[in-house]
Amino acid sequence: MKLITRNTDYSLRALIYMAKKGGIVSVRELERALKIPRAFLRKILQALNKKGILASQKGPGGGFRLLVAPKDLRLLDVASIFQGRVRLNECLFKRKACPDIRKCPLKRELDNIESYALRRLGAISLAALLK
Amino acid sequence: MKLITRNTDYSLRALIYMAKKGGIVSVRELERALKIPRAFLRKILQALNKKGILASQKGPGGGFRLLVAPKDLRLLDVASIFQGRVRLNECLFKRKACPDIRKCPLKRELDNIESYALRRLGAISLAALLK
DNA sequence: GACAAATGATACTAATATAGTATCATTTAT
DNA sequence: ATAAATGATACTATATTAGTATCATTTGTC
Ligand code: FES
Ligand code: FES
Repeated sequence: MKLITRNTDYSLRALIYMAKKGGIVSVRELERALKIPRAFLRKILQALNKKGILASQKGPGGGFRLLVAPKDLRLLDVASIFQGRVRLNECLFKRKACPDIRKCPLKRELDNIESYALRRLGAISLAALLK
Repeated sequence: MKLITRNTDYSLRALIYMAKKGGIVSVRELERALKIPRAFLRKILQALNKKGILASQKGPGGGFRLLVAPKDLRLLDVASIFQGRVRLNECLFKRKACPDIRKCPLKRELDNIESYALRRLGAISLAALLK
């Protein structure tokens, strides 16, 4: 039961590195600095690129560059990319077993926990991780 | 990212059924009532038995019986059986990458979410699920 | 005692999700 | 021209979760 997966984890480390350094950073450099497998990192950064969080530059001297301001990038934004819609439960309505969904105390509780988690993940920005 | 797994889910349904009905209930009966695969249910109930939540009775007319009072059984107790220690993050201290664990805002935040989740899971009892 | 109905124990398989690799195409600075 | 970078995408590996199968043991009933 992990709140954030490795994709998200690696993304954050790369983003932190890029935010601190500024400008264009190649995957090769990130691999050296962060000790993250290059091919995997590439896939991850390409995803961030598609989502508009990074911009890319091909060719020698190329790489990726942070497009958004660190204070505007939320942990939830990153997690959502790799972990789809971040849900902690889908409960049992597909499979009934619960007399009345609206009154179900289990669902209510799990929903509550989920929304708390989402609120917190949505509140922490990349800027906050930079110290 | 699921807060509770199927093991836990099925356990709860079985426990609710047993609490409502009282007395000894066979897996066969539970299978019919809850539409959960029998072999799987058996494995689950045997685990609950080992943990002292249920008692078992062999032979014809046998089955399982709830040993603990519904108000004393927490959702967290059940989840813990199948999901090991319920942790939402182990963060990155194994893999460093973080300058100072004690000050890390990411770890602090994830820990916070986790402890909230555990507190809530620990607060809801089987009795509360019975309506 | 024979038998059938139940659980105990445990090994095995299947499905899914996560993690990671490999390859070829395209762009671009020199 | 070449090499260094990303783009796209298919593939493999590992771990976790879900579920099945089988044989042994206990026990109520006739
Ligand atoms: S158990 Fe999920 S809606 Fe009730
Ligand atoms: S990132 Fe986990 S301790 Fe800092």
